[in-house]
Amino acid sequence: MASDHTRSAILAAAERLYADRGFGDVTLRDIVAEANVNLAAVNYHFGSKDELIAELFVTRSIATNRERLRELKAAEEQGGGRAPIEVILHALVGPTLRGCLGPENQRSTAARFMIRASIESVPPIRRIKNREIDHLRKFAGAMRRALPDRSDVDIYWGLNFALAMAHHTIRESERLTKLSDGKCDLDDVEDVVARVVSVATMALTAGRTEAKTPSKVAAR
Amino acid sequence: MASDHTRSAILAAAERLYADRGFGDVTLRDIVAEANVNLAAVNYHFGSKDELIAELFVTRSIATNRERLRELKAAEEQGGGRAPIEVILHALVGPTLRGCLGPENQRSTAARFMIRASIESVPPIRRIKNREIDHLRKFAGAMRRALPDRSDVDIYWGLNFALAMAHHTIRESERLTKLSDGKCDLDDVEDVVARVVSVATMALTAGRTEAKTPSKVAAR
DNA sequence: TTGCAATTCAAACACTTGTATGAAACTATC
DNA sequence: GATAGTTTCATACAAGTGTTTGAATTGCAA
Repeated sequence: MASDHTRSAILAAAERLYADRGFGDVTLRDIVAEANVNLAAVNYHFGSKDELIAELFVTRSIATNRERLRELKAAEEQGGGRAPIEVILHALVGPTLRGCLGPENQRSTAARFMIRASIESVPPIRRIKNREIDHLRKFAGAMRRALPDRSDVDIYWGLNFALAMAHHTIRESERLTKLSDGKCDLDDVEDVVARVVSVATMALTAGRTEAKTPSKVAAR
Repeated sequence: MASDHTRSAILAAAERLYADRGFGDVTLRDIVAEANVNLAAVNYHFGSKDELIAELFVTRSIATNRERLRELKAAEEQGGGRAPIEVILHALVGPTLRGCLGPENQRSTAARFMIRASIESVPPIRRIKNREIDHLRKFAGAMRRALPDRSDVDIYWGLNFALAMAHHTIRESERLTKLSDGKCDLDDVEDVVARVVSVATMALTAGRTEAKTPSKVAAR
């Protein structure tokens, strides 16, 4: 096992650099310089650069996913196997938003790293994200239980839109601040969560959507 | 002026390759091979690789933006300077969705290129996207005119969520198809547009959203 | 201490990348 | 058909990349 010191120094330095400057222009040499270790240490301890990035990302994302499931499970148990849709959605988007937004100066390295990861989408990270489907299925299941009258299609679209609003808000938080002249306060995380949950809930519960329309129709 | 043939051969080849394989692993040498031109031609005609990418992206995105504004303007003129919010949102997300979704086998190179651009986000493209704010302001203005009672904050959040749903659906269309076992039909573009517009409209018109949370305040 | 494995290190390796050069091949004008 | 301006081409350049190597060093157990 040995000291392990080098290993974690690399992880910390890499996360910091990626968070600050993005994956695009951080080289192994930058990382080992920041960590004060030898260049070969990365390959010795992690095998390759991609595996280092992957380890950083999985560590953070399993933490988020665990938190999500914890909230979901607690809610369903309390409701006797069926939780209100708002609470489910809250469990879905809350941990992610809470982990990535908030006052910039007190944003953790981990948070800033995850923002980068959601913006730049480098190969090793994409590979991991693709395995996230099973995790989402659990939420789809809970949502189905909460809204037994709703069609599967509507459930999936609602799930998709909830994630859309959360992730896009994270990715484009800077632009939204600029566009709104600071009127949209992204530091008030709980307000953001509430907005996303509210809209997603409406999307899922609004009167039967009869979606159809080639050349355009009338009502909805 | 000259033949111009080389120039457009490069543009076409680059767009095709980027669409198929992403920005990550397409080199200048790949492009010139595909276009059957000399390596130096890219720098001769475009100055640099980044400028080539930028030209590809601006060409496509000003086309989309023009279409958006065309729809918006038509709607506002018809309504005497004030268009229904659904129509505004339709003008905002319709062209983008229509340009990027649809049956995969008949998806244009341009569409596939724009999907890549929305997924990978390479520096020259990011730079251009940052200048899109002025364009969005026009939509914010139209939305404000359509919903004069609504606060600016709500308008901006609604705009943000509309774009979120459209872009995220494009970016993650593959995953949504897989997650829903094909039940969500992303080839029916008009249905997707209708769904996005519907939810965004609800977000913008629903009774005063009192976004609030656990130990947080009441009013808004 | 001795021995052996785990770790660190400097150096080099093997490639790929975008870009620059300068001569050659065109093209059109007079 | 000579000239001037464009455009093409083969080639070289310079820099940066992740990875490998093999020897030195360290840490620990017998």
